[in-house]
Amino acid sequence: MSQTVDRALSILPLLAEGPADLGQVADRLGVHKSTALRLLRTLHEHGLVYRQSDQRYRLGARLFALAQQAVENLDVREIAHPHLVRLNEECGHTVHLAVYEEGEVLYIDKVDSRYPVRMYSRIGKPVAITVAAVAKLLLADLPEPELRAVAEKLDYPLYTARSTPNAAAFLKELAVVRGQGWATDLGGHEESINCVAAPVRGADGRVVAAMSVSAPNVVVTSDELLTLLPLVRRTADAITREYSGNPPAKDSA
Amino acid sequence: MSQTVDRALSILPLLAEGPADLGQVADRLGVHKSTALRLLRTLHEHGLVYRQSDQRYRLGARLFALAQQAVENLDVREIAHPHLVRLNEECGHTVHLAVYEEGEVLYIDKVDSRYPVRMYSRIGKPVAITVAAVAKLLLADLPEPELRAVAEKLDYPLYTARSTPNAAAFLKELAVVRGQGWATDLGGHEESINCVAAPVRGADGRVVAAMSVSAPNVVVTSDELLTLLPLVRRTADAITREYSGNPPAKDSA
DNA sequence: CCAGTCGTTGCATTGTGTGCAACGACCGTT
DNA sequence: AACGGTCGTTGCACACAATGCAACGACTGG
Repeated sequence: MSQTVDRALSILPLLAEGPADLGQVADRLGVHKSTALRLLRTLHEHGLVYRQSDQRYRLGARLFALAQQAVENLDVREIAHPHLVRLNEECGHTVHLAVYEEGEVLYIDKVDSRYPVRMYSRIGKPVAITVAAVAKLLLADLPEPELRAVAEKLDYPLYTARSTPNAAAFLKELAVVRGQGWATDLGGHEESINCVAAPVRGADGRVVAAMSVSAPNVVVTSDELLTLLPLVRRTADAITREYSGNPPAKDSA
Repeated sequence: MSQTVDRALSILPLLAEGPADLGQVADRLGVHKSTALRLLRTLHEHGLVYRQSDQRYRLGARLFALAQQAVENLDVREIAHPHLVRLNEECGHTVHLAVYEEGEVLYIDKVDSRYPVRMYSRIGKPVAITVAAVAKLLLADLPEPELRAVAEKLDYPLYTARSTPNAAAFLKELAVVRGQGWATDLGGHEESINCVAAPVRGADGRVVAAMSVSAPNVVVTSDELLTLLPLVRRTADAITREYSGNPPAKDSA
């Protein structure tokens, strides 16, 4: 809509691929060097890009601060956090909280396993949307047409032999998940890691977030992990109750 | 430099404070609603803002992905990571890696303590720059004039009785740190938490990052923590050697 | 010492962002 | 059910701000 802003913002994903100098940026934007310079300067003033010692540009520190503040403003997360901690204390495994947003599912909170073996994940990291238990719950709640559109645009990478292979299989799985109100990922992302997940709902019954417990095979078998399902669902329900129950004062200011 | 982009980017920190509707954004930018709308639309197209169900705007998911990719592109981090993990295995405490960037110090990697008591920190969270051990190391290496400028622009919040109270005390502390080549934070940020830190240097000898080990009093006393100093320094030196030693192929493409 | 590259600046042009005003949807009120 | 109010949205004419150009200066390698 706004050409100038559009160009400026296009620089960010470009730099996300790695540092680039002025000429490269100008070329890839298809604009004159002087134009690229001014855009980069503006981005720089806002701390979104950083000029490293060899004069090339990189993404800047402010991005972290913004992402940080963004995640802290999610009220679901705030309410859920103590519950996640308690669940972690009770079962010892890694606990995740995730939300859906415009075609992506992302972790917004995490409490690490107390076992030495940990799975790799990071808050803000996009979730393997076709296999993760939390993603299934979040997508299963989408309105039918949107779901269909999303499901067909997705890639279905075969992380393991048990990964969801295609849109048809995915939609079928989502139907099951929708019916039972919980989801699993049994080795669909990493061969040796299993997850069980349950949804958090808003006052209107729509799924606003999903939480999961993940553990590697070497710690507990998938069957053992499934025995935690009632506990996970109870925790998710507790969050749901608190989240939809007493809506906090809208705007204190 | 570019008014339009400047305005658009000003929306981000504004939304970081919390969700806002079109009118609020327009007011705080001092522009007409229609202008704000177009800017928000452009930001939206790039995924930097998200329109939640009540039509208000929030920071968007793409920010996470960008921050994520930004941190992954830092080669110091990549090289340092296995060393941090090993150090954590050896001492059991929380290990941090931080860099300095234009007046800010921020954590770019972290390995959690294996003890149940953990300190709160998060990758990307801005560091308490006047007290953190890693911040002292990073600032101590700045050129004198820049250091002076930064030190005087800083706030010196009194987190605890042992926090650095003002610029003079800070500069004095930095001189000590510069001389000894390592730094501590003994209860300067949180009363019960101590840290020891050592610098990672580039091929030219300049400090490019700093790493620290942090532990609460209830686990080890500050004296006990100081006995880890040689180990921390050895680890930092190992990273330095690898980082400055064999420079990896600049551009594979 | 010179040729080549890269970042930077001032300037004239026009394209692009801007504010305005009018519209339509939605909500709570009487 | 009709009304006033608020809020997001759109089309348009104008003016300003973003653009590309060309020239300059710093730096590098031959």
